[in-house]
Amino acid sequence: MNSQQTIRLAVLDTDSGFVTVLAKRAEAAGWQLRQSTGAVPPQELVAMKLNALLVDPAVLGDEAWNYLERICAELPDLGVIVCTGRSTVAQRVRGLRFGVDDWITKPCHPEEAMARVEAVSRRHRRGRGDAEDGPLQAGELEIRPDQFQAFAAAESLDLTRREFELLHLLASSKGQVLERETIYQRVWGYAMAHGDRSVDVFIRKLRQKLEKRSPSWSYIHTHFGVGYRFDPEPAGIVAEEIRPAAASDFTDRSQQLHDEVTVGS
Amino acid sequence: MNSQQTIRLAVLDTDSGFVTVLAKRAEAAGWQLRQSTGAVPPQELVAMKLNALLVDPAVLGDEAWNYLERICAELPDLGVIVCTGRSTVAQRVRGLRFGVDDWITKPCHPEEAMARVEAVSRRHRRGRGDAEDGPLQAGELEIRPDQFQAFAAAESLDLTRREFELLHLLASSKGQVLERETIYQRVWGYAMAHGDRSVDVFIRKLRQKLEKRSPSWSYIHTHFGVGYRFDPEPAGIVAEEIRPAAASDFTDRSQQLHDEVTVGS
DNA sequence: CGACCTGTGAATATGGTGTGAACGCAGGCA
DNA sequence: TGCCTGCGTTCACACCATATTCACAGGTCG
Repeated sequence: MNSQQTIRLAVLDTDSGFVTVLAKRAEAAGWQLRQSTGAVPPQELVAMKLNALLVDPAVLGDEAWNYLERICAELPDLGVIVCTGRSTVAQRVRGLRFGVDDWITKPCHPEEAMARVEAVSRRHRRGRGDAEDGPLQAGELEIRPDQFQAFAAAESLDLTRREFELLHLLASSKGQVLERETIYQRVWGYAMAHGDRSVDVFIRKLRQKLEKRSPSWSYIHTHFGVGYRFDPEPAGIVAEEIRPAAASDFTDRSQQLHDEVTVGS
Repeated sequence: MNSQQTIRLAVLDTDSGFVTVLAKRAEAAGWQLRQSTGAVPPQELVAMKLNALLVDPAVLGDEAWNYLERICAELPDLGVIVCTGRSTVAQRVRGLRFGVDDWITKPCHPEEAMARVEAVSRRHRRGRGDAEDGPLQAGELEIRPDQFQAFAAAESLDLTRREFELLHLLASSKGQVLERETIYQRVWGYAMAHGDRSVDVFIRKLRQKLEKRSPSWSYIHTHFGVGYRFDPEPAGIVAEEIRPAAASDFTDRSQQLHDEVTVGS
């Protein structure tokens, strides 16, 4: 199994003895380790592409609870392990409830701390990973994760990285409606701010590029009030199949076209 | 989001005091709980569709390590929490390394045990794409939460999000009468204002769309002065059974239909 | 029969989505 | 260094799907 994959861990702690011992062992195990002795803004944590965060709330001061809760809410894919001296059952329960993944009590053996980090990362990885990326085929498209590109008729769509990752995500859940929040979470790596339209904008760019290289297919379908669904469909078919010869039907043509693409959610 | 989904947990322990306390709290929290005082074959665990397994290795005897390792290897989607009296660091590390998700030391507060089970389940669930609940089948209908849609004879009903959620709620309490206030509360997320007719209007829209795609069934029944009940019934039965061949009977057809559907409170 | 509840269609309000363009940031290049 | 370019983000506006409200007709109950 892939449990031996390297782990990227950040440690927020001032207990230099504990940290240096941990660092030594982590290095021996081939982990990537970052250290800090104070709160790190969520954005930076994102940039580090961490698997897990090991934090002693003592270094966070008064804002400890707020900070932890914020991290857990904004970075649901980050494993959070609290490692603290004394704590009450109520505190631990509260933390675990709002998103902390494990809560270790000091003094603790560094080996156990590492094992718990590993357990959290494993559990965490099992979910999103698994879908090892081979090339995907869909309609006229070929999506090649090894190139970060998609092709139609051997021509590249010239996708940017974000565009590619969005397309890749959608295509690997073919037929399933993905909510905007989910999409944002998985592609951008952190929680979507209320009112953010980035997903919509990228969907539009994707549609443009898809249309340009593969005009006779429609790939991305809008589910009003929900999100988007990837499902390659040859164009043209729609008018025949969804609107089967209703003589009395003189509704506006553009309306029909929209129906074919926008599916009430 | 849906972190409050019910958790299905199995407990393998002989400490009846601990287990009964836990059971009480679990029930209060709406969890599904199974208990056993000995090893349970992996196959049965699968059949229980568990989120997590809480186990004291003491009940497993000599085979404890083998059993645990086997469970972790064969059911990687099952959260495994060990809860034991005394243990060495080496034991904990070994367990956590080969797949145990958390290791609690007794005596422990049942609330903390539950919080840890919750944390493990949450982490575990996040991966599987939010673990939507499975498709529902009712009459000619198929209700698919992953698509936010219902289908009859492979044709979409074109439900909007609200319509879908209303139908989903009703269908998942099949046979039960739901009061308007309850419905509103669950679908809209807040309390219904006095005199609000939204539920009625949406029921009508649902009935229309159901009728359109599945005319020979009636699904939603009115309970006067109370609310609505979802119960798929083949139509036509009524005409034959309730109104058996009365030649003189020319009462309005819609009236008959309503009779069949409206049940006095 | 009268009070109240529900069904129904239409009008209106709300809010989600498509779209073009402007902005800001970073990396490449002269 | 300063310009240029590509990319991601944000904004404003138009358009339309959906949600809510309203008025009235019909049905139900005591």
